[in-house]
Order: sequence, then structure tokens, then C-alpha cells
Amino acid sequence: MGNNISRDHMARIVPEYKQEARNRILKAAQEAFSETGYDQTTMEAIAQKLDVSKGALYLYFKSKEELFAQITGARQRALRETLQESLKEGELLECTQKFFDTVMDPHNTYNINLTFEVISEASRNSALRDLLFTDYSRRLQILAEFLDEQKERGLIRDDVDIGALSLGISAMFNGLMIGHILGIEHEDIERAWTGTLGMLHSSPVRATSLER
Amino acid sequence: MGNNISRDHMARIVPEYKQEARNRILKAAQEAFSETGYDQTTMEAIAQKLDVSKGALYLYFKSKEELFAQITGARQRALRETLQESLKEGELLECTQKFFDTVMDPHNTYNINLTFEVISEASRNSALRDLLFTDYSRRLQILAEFLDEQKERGLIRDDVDIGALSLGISAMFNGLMIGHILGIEHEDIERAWTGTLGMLHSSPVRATSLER
Amino acid sequence: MGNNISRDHMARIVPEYKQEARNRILKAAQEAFSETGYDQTTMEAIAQKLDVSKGALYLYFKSKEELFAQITGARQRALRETLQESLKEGELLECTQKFFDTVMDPHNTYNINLTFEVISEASRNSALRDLLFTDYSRRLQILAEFLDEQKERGLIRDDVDIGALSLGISAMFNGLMIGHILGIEHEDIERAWTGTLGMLHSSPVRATSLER
Amino acid sequence: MGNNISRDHMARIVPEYKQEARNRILKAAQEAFSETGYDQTTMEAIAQKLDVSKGALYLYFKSKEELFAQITGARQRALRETLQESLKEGELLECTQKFFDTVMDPHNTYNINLTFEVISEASRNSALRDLLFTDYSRRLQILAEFLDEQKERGLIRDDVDIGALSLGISAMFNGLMIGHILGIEHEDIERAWTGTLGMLHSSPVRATSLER
DNA sequence: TATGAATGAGCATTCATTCAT
DNA sequence: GATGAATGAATGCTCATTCAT
Repeated sequence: MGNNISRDHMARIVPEYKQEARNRILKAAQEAFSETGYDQTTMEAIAQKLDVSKGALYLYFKSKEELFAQITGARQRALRETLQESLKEGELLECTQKFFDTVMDPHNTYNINLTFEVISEASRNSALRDLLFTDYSRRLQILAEFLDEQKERGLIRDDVDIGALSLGISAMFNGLMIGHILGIEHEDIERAWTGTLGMLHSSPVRATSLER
Repeated sequence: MGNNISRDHMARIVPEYKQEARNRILKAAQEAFSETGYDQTTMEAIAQKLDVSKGALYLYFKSKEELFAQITGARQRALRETLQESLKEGELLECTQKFFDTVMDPHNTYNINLTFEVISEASRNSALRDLLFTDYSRRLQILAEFLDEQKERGLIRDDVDIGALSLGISAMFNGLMIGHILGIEHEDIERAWTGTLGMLHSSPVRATSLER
Repeated sequence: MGNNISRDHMARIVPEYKQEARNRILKAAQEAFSETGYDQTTMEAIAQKLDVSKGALYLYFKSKEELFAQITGARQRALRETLQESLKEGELLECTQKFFDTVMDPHNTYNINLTFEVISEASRNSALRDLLFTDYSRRLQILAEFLDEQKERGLIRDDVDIGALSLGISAMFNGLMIGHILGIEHEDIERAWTGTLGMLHSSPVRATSLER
Repeated sequence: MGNNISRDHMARIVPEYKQEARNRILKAAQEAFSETGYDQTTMEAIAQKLDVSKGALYLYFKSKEELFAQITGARQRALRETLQESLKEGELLECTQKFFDTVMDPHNTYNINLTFEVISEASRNSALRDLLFTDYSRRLQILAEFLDEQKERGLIRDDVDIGALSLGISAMFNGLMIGHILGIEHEDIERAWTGTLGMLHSSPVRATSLER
């Protein structure tokens, strides 16, 4: 009788305890939400995953809604960091491939299924929508800066509209995640990703060859 | 007291009556689901949209779940038809633009919001997932055939992997719908769509010109 | 399976059915509230008294709070009517005695215990307080008019402040109800009521006798 | 970290400490109960008023119920003392006026609102009811003795039933407290109190003096 | 065919109380 | 003595579904 949320991991009195407990809940809740969806996931189910009472969850989050919001926020941050990390150096194909692999990696915390739960919810919840919009814009900005640099280095044709291209690329990525959820083979998705990006990428090369 | 589902539109005894009533329900339900999401939409709300009793809905559909499934099926069919219609003749950019405009048209029955509700649900419901997968594959097939034809007509480079390209294009389309939901301006989305497709498209043209 | 709230009393389709059902719920709820208090009374308990499901209650009242408010309103109306009825004709002692007996009558719908539940609640709920204040004022008005008439008929001394007297009398009545709840014998309460009122009443008589 | 209940007021080891702590809790709890009612007041809220942990309350009172019972007991004692103090010397009107003013004084610890919370509870809890009955009887006794004395001094007519009168007077007082809660103006209440008592009081005096 | 009253299982949230530290 | 994390039982309310009429 009397488990505690971060069982045997940390003494209940140390200050880190609360943060650790919150994180455990966030993780379990993300898992649960991605398995059964926001509405169908009960607080009871989340508590059971942690072998803890329902009441305990409310010591850390004041409602199911807040729990979900926190998860969404964390996911957005994680996604942005992954993107920044991936685009640190290298060429377009290589970098996007890195991003792609990291996000698609099933061991990753970032759970793709949940993405559509969130988007679905955003289509009716303007606060959430605004949050996602802001984050999405920021990611587009990061990608656009990267592409600009590539352009300067002559790896992308001069006449390319970087704004359009970054939105196009990010859209394709999101779209492939849908394909992934629907059961498209990983190998097909990867081929589409590199193949299509390759087409985009190769054009300037050809163009360059023209200059000869 | 007591409207009936196809109020004065058709005699209740003729066989078409039943179909007509079903369609009215499907339409109201799709609207309701896209406004409030599957779980948050009550049968009561759907019934109220039709000015009909809750019980009446169960005369035509055996459960909320079946109602949703039927809607999904109808949406898939509609989407396929739109695609076929759009690709009937013309060139890539022109055809995809037509498709894009038709689907994005807010007057269209096909409600984009609902798409993510469905995908979200599919991520946990394998029967639904299989249904969507089949339909998605069929659409990819249609697109691939179209692209093949373009290739034969020399409008696409010989070395392009059509399977990858069709998946890439369709993914981009889906991804742009996400952007749309999140509030990206319609004009930006259109620019990304035509811009990126243009890049794909133009390369072979350049390549072709080289061969001369 | 499938009781209905006004079991065998009325067909479910007739329009009076709903009113009848509401009344039954109001009655059961009033009983329950007076037995266990507002907070401690569960909707479940009320439903059980009626041998009905909890959900059924919500077909007639949108919340526990509304149910309580309706009961309070009905009680206020009943009390006013009793007062008006009692003061229709006769002299002070006789009339107030009639009022007293009617309200104290345990067979009466008006449940005294509940009164203090309501007052207690009113001490923190200004909307309820305002409602009670309005009703109380109205009753005071009715009593004052009665006393005025008595005064004109010479049954009450000329120099008596009718406003003060009516508030004093009504307060005494309310105070005796408290005594009743605490277990003071009915006979003692009655003696206090008539005895004290008698003192008030007799004064003018004596005064009158002075005029001889 | 960790205030203790009688913060710096007293060393924790001395025996008085415990009593001091109890009193602080009783005071805070009475305040809380009168603000939000017994059921709606949480132990958490009481603890917060004292800037103390919930658990601490249980070191001094074994349950919420006991806490409430102790408060009730203290209130009864205080009320009796006030009554005795007020009736020590002087005439009826003067004495009762003193009592009235003391109890109604908002700076008084004795919180009127709570009275009805207690009565309400008593209507369903026989142990509490018995307690209140005993105390009430004792107060009636004190008042009766006072009135008897007044009678002997010829200030009250010989034929007055002192038992009835004391109950009547005390009831009127209680009833006026209800009026006070409902928002009757203080001045009206006072007028009713002195006015009605004045009638009781003056009549026999007049009558008596006449008969001589 | 259509109604709408009724059901009953379910769920988020609250809170008095306990107890390891 | 004091804390505060954790419990677990409760409770108001909802809603898909059924069924008598």
C-alpha cells in the first residue's frame, strides 16, 4: 500500500522528486493518449500505467486538459530541437534524412500517432490551433534559413522561392507521416522522401551543368 | 410534433425514401463530427440538426460507430472521384491544381477537418486503418498512372521513380491540408503547392532541352 | 426493467405526464434534502427513492442545484399561500394560531427542517438570499396589512409600530421553529406562541378598559 | 520550511502549546465553516488559513466532524456566558438590548451565519440536537430566572406565564437573526426587538399601576 | 416509421484521512 | 510535532442505446 509515482527512483523529499514525478506522468499519459486517443483515454488508465491512484495525477496536473496541453507543448519543443539539431550542418538531402530518421524512429519519445490527435483537436480548439501555428511557423523559419544558406552556397537554384519550398518540404514530411500511420511501408516512404527531395535538389545540379 | 427525416420531400413508403433519409443523416452527421469531433459529438446533436428524435437515427444506422464508418466510406469515394475527374486530361501542374482547388473549396462536401479526425481514429483502429490504406493505395495508383502517362509523353524525366513521386506528391498535398487547418494562409499554401510541383516538373524540361 | 417516474399513474404520452413526473421528483428530493441536507444528499439517493435511474432526474432538472432552487421556490410560494389563507378573516390570535398549526403540521408538505438548510445556504449564496429576502418581505407586508386592519378595528393600540410588530411576530414564529427542531415540546411552543401573542394582544384591551 | 501552528508564540514543548494550537485551529475552522458551510469547507482550506499542512490538523482533532463538534460546543458556552453577563443587572429592555448588541456585534467571535449551519445539521444529527437542546434549555432557564425576578419586583404582571414568555422572547431573538441573515436592515431589526419587547413590558406595568 | 422517456455504465474530479519521512 | 504525497471512495453528470407507445 502506498506506491509513489517515482517508485524507488528518488526520495520523496528531494526537490527533484516532483519534477521526476511529473515527467513520469507525462510519459505515461502520452503513451496512453496515443494508444486510445484523448477522449477515450481515462485518467484511470493513465494512473494504472503508473500503478498509482487517480487522485495522484491531480497532485501534478489540475485536469486532463492541462495534462494534454503540457504534453503537446513538450512535443512541440522536442520537435523543434530535433529539427535544429538535424539542420546544424551538411547538405539538404543528408540533413532532412537525419531529421526524418530521428522523428520516425519508434524508440523516439515523439509519438507520431499523437500528432493527428493533436491536429484533430486543433481543428476545433483555437487556443491549441494558435499554439501549433506558432510552433509550425517557427519550424518553417528554421527550415527556410537552412535553405537560404544552401541557396547561397549554390546548392539550390537562384530562382527558387524559399518560402514556398520550405512549406512544401515540411508538408511532404507531414504527409508522409500520415502514410506511415496508414500502413505504407517504411521503405516506400523513405524512397518517396529522398526521391522527391532528390528531384528538387538535382535540378540545380543539372542547371549548373548547363553553365558549362 | 414529429417531423420525419425527409420531411415532405418524399412519401415514406417508396423505397427511395430510406436512401434519402440515410443521406440526410450522413450529411448532418458529417457536419456535426467535423464541428465537434467524433467523441464530443452526441447522437442528440446530430438528431437536433435534423429536427428529429435520437431514436430515429437508430432506424438507419445501428450505432454511432457505423454512422462514422459510413461517412468515412463516402468521403473516400468522393475523394477518389474528384481525383479521377481532375486527372482526366491536361498536364501535371494544371491537373493537380484542379484537384487542389476542388478539395480545398469550402463549399465542398468533403470536409477537411474531418480528415484528421479519421486519421487519428485510424491510428488505433485497424479495421478503419485497413480501409483507409486500401483507398489511399488506390488513389496513389491513379496518380501513378497519370504520371506514367506524362512520362511517356516526355513531360517527366525518364529516370524518375514514379512510385516515389506519386507518394511524395500526395503526401505534400496531405501535409498542406494540415497547414491549412493550422491557419497557414491559403495563398501561401497555393504557392507552396504550385511552386514545389513546378520545381519537380521543370527539371525534366530543362533536362530535355539539354538533349537537343 | 424500465420503471418510469410516474409509474402506473399516467400514460407517458399525455402532456400532464411531464409535470406529474417533475412533481414526484420534487417531492422525493425535498424529502431527501430534509433528511440528509443538501450536500450530503446524492442524486443517486433521490433516484433510489423513486426507484428510477439517476439519469432520469436529469431529464427533468438540469442539475442538483436547479432541483434545489425549484424546491425552494415552491416552498416559498406555499408558505405565502398558507399565510394569506390563514389571515383571511378573524382576529389576531385565532389567525396566527391557524397559520402556526398549518405550518407545524407534520403531514404538511412544507418541511420545517429544510428551512434551515435553505437559510444556511442563503448565508453564503447571495442569489438565494435575495430570493428569500423578497419572499420574506412580501410575507411581512401581508402580515402588516392584516395588523393594520386590526388596528383600525381598535383591536390593537393606536401607538403600536405595525412594521416593528409584524417583524417581531414573524421572527418569533421562525424562532419557535428552531425550538421545535431542537426538541422543545410542541405544547411548550404553542404556549409560548399564544402566550406571548396574547400579551401583545391583551394590552389594548386593558387600555380600552381604561377608557371607561 | 514548515511553519508550526503557534508560530513563535510559544515553545513547542510546554503543555500550553497544545491548547494554544487547538484554539488557533478552532478559530480558523469556525471562520472557514461560516464562510463556506460545513460540507463545502475542506480541511485543506482550514489548513491554508493557518499556513499549515493538512496533516497537522489531525494531530489536534481526529476528524472534521470532531472539529465541528468542538466549535459548536465552544459557541454554546460563549453564548451562555454572554447571556449571563447581560442579565446580571438592570431591567428587561435594557438587559436584552445588551445581549442583542453583543451577539449581533460583527466583531464578536460568535458568528451568526454558523448558527444555522449548526441547526441545519442538528435537524438530522440527534447527538448534536441533544447537545443544542441541553444548552438551549439552560439559556431558557437563565432567562426565566431573570424574568421571575422582574416579576417579583413587580415589573411584570403577576399572571404572566414566565416559561412561555422566556421561550417567546428567545424565539424572537433567534428569528431576528434569521432576518438579519436574509438582509433585513439592522435598524428595522432593532426596532422590532425593542418595539415588541416594549409592548410586552409596558402593558402590565401600565395595567398594574392603574389598578392600584 | 418515429418518438422520447428511461437506462446504466462510465468518467473527471474532489477530499477526508493516512503515513512514511 | 509537522509535512505533504498518496489513497480510494464518492459523486455529479453524460450519453449511446433501447423500447413501449
